[in-house]
Amino acid sequence: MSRLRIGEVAAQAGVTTRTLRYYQEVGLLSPETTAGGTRMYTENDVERLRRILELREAMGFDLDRIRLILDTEDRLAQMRAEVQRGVSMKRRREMVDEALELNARVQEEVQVRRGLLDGYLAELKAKAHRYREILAETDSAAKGARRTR
Amino acid sequence: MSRLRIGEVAAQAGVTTRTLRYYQEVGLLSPETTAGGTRMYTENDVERLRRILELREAMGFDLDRIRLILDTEDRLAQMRAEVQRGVSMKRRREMVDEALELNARVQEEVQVRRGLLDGYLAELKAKAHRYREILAETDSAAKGARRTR
DNA sequence: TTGCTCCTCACGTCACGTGAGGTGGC
DNA sequence: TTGCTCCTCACGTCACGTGAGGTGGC
Repeated sequence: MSRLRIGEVAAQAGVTTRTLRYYQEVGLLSPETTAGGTRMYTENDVERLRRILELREAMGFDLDRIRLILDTEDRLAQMRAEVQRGVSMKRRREMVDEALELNARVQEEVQVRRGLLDGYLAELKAKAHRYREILAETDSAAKGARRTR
Repeated sequence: MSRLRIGEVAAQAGVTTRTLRYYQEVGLLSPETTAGGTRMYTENDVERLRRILELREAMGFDLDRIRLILDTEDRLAQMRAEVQRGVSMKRRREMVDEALELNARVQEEVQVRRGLLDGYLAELKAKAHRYREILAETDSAAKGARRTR
């Protein structure tokens, strides 16, 4: 029930109001507006934003890709809501299959990214190790061979 | 000794020639050029490009951030080459300390990214699990309670 | 000469950043 | 009325994409 204004949502999410307006412009978010034109965000809007930013920050997807992922899940959720009123079993299987396939593809991409990240982390640690060796050398050279604590 | 032309480097690295020219324009790469104006990339250039792309793809850093990281390490490498001809111990310690500090900050950011990625992966797996449950329901509903294989 | 790759403009695009100038509810 | 937040243009920026039109070595 509690609706938030754009500034509150932006501050909470750590983005600017410009970003929220842009996401609306490209159809990623659809907040309602008051008579005066002020955007009002529901909890659903805020949760959708959280997922958009997760995809953007963790995976670096572009907004078209994010829209595809969210839309696929939205259609599935809508189907589940309508499941009572005759959605054919065949159609239902198709949609879930589609969602599962997209999910599997994205999981693979996440794994690739994890691999890249772990590779880079290993490089960083190797480099830090070498730096500490240089420091040790520098110390012993400065103090002479004896009397190192 | 074997120098590569821009097209060969781009194909090998999986980027366009435009990207390589742009990196030169902003000072991230400095290939030599032949009399005719053709860019020639040494193994060092190619290795530097690999590191640029690693930072970009794994971490999503912008080019200014990437330049800062590469420059810090370049200065350190240059210092090591000059270490014979009187670089003071104090200056040496300062530079290595600086490199170690930057390294530690970047390591922290990598860990944050790993956390984001793992969180998203967990979400994906939970979602896939739910999808498979829906499929199982759909199957048993389609076939009736008995005679499921 | 014909192909292929190279070159330099230079405008286009995506995802916003950043004012300018103005309106609306406590 | 004063503040604060909201609004809509609209131009700027970063990291390239994408032709246009032309040159250079096997």
